[in-house]
Amino acid sequence: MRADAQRNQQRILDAAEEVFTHRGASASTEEVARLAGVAIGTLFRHFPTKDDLLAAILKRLLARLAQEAATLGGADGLHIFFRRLVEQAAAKRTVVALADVSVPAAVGQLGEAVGQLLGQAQTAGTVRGDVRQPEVMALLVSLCQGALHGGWDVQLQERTLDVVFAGLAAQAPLAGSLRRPPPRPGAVGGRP
Amino acid sequence: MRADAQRNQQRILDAAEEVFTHRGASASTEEVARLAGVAIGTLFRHFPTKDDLLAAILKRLLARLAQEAATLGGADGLHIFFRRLVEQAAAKRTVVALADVSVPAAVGQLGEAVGQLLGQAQTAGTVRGDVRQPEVMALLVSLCQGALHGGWDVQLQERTLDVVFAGLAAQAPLAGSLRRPPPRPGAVGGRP
Amino acid sequence: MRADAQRNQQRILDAAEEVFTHRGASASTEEVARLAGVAIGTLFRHFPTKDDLLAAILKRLLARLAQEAATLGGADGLHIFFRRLVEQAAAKRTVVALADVSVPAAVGQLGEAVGQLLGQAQTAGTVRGDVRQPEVMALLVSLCQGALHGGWDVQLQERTLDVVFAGLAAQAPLAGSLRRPPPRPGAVGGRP
Amino acid sequence: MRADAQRNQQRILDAAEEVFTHRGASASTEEVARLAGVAIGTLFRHFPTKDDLLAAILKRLLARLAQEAATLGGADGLHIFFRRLVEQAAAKRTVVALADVSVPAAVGQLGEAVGQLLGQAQTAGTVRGDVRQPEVMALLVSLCQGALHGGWDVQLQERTLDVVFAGLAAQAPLAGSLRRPPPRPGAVGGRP
DNA sequence: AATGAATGAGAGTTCATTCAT
DNA sequence: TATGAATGAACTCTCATTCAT
Repeated sequence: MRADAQRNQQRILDAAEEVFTHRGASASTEEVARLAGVAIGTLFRHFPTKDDLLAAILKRLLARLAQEAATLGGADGLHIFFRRLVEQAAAKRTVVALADVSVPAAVGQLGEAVGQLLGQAQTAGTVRGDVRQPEVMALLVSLCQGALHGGWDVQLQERTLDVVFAGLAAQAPLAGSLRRPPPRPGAVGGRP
Repeated sequence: MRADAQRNQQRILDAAEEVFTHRGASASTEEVARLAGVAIGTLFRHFPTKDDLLAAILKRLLARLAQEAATLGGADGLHIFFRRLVEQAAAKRTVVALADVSVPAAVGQLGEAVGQLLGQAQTAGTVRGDVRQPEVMALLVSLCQGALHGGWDVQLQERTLDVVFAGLAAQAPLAGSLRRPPPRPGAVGGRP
Repeated sequence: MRADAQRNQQRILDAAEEVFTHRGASASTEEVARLAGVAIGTLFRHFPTKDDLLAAILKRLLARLAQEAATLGGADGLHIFFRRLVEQAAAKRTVVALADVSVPAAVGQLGEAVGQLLGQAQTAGTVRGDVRQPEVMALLVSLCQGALHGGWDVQLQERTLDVVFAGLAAQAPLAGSLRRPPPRPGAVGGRP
Repeated sequence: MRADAQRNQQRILDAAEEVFTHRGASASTEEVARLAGVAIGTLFRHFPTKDDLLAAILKRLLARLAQEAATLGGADGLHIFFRRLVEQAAAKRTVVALADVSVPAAVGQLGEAVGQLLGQAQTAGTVRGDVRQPEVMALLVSLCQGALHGGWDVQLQERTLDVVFAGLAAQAPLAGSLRRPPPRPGAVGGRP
């Protein structure tokens, strides 16, 4: 019966992703069970808590993303990954709505993959050397959230990504002059 | 008794901001009433629906931000505004969590204020001329969302903002080469 | 200020009749106050309880009916009164929905008027002599209730009244043969 | 567990009939649940809406009556049925109070059964031939309503029924002379 | 192991009634 | 006396979770 159980687990996860993606995290567990074709009791046997279910689905999603990131590489891998994620953000409302249900391990996994991409981009010269992984992750998450809540059209998405990419690529060292109580900057990121 | 009513209205709004900020939009109306020190009926007399309350609080917040933006200006007004907002993002979970309750008018107001700041920054040369207001708003919202959900520390926040600021300031024209199916890396952000 | 008070009382009663007639007895007092153009406090000053208001409106209505009955008379007065009442039953949902809020005095008043009509009809020979007032009232109330809840059309109303009128007029003495566990009657109300 | 569910369903219906019969349709769902000995959630699992519950109980009641009618017959079946119904009217406030929740199918069922009884009575000669089913139903409903709201004693009930029975049996053709605009109106029940 | 009926706290909302102004 | 804001119990309904079958 191990096979049955495993299959159910998968069906539940798939159903949960579908439901929470479209109806948001406040959708009912019962609807998930219905879509998965299992009884509510079965669902709770596999995931004792709704949060557990949310965490599981988030974890799986992040793992998938990490894996996807791993298949990319080269000078523009990071850029491609960014764009793909942002494009899917709305569809994957989950990533976003469930951010609270932190799953550090899974996030770490994705972080590593992104770190790899970052390294390669820097080696290739498409991203400046003093950018570090945490801020890249921060930007990634931010843009996904923004895309989700903002309902961007393609145009806006491109223009927004362009600004971020430009920031990642700019030759000048990252500004320090602008920080805190604004003194009197000439050009931000100006001098070579 | 008009005075009492007005005072209660304020207390309810304050309480709502407090509660929804900390517990999210799914916090209960009764908790708001309790914190405001009014009976539940009073709350519903002022805001016949929970959504009405959410909309009211969001509207007030956006108006406040727009006003704040209006007091800024000059070369770095936009940057300052960005930083302030992001700093408050966690505290102002509301702006974020309630994006659905759309209050177009209020949003438009903020957009205008940001447009002003953008114009001034461009005139001063701290932001490149081909950046437009929509993407600036998109970045603003994204970073707030990210800051909120990501729990950034000060360091990370600064580094993330720096990247965005650099993107807004970069002299090179916004990339076109990287858009869409990435063909030929080589020139991200232009000069080698 | 006695004049004001009296005028308010009238306006409230009128509004109440209007509202309860159309929305049923479960309509809100506040709506009555709104239609009457007075504050809710004023309404409750005049009628300390919703039931008091319902009783007042019922009493007024019954008095009005009694008065009208008094203007009728002759061989067909009772029949006319019956028909009029039933015709209006739906419109005067009040009489019906509020029957619980018994106002014995007012009912007595109407009862007397109906008794008068009955007497005249019997004298004229349009209603048989052994019919008494209580059953006439019972029939009157029943038909009003039925008309209200049943949503009769004109045709059905006429046919139903016809049966009752025939019963009131039948030459034969009121059956006794049919009462209780049915024995084996030949004709009901048959033999003279 | 299908058995349990079914038993609960029955208990809920029984409790609902009891409660709504005594307290009217505005009685609370929770009281029904309490009397049924189930949790409120169980009640709503079986009847997702209060109206659903009301409809179910009404339907069951009407079905029961139709069935009862079907066991009767002969010359006096209709009369017996009338009397029984009126006797139970007070106990069956439900039939009455819930008329709004219309369950056309169930009503139709009862109508048919009454039609059968009517036919038999006419064949037997205890009811005149030109009476039709709709007015019989109308009288039935009216008398139930009247009995319910009027709180008739046995005597009054008998005398009232006698009048109606006489009307159903009278040899004379149904009046036509009395119909329509009886000369002198005045507006009965209209506000002055 | 799976089922799905039962649970019951809690949510949003209404409304008769009170009371400070 | 009139006003209308405030009150708070009560109501219908939802849903995460438990548990008998």
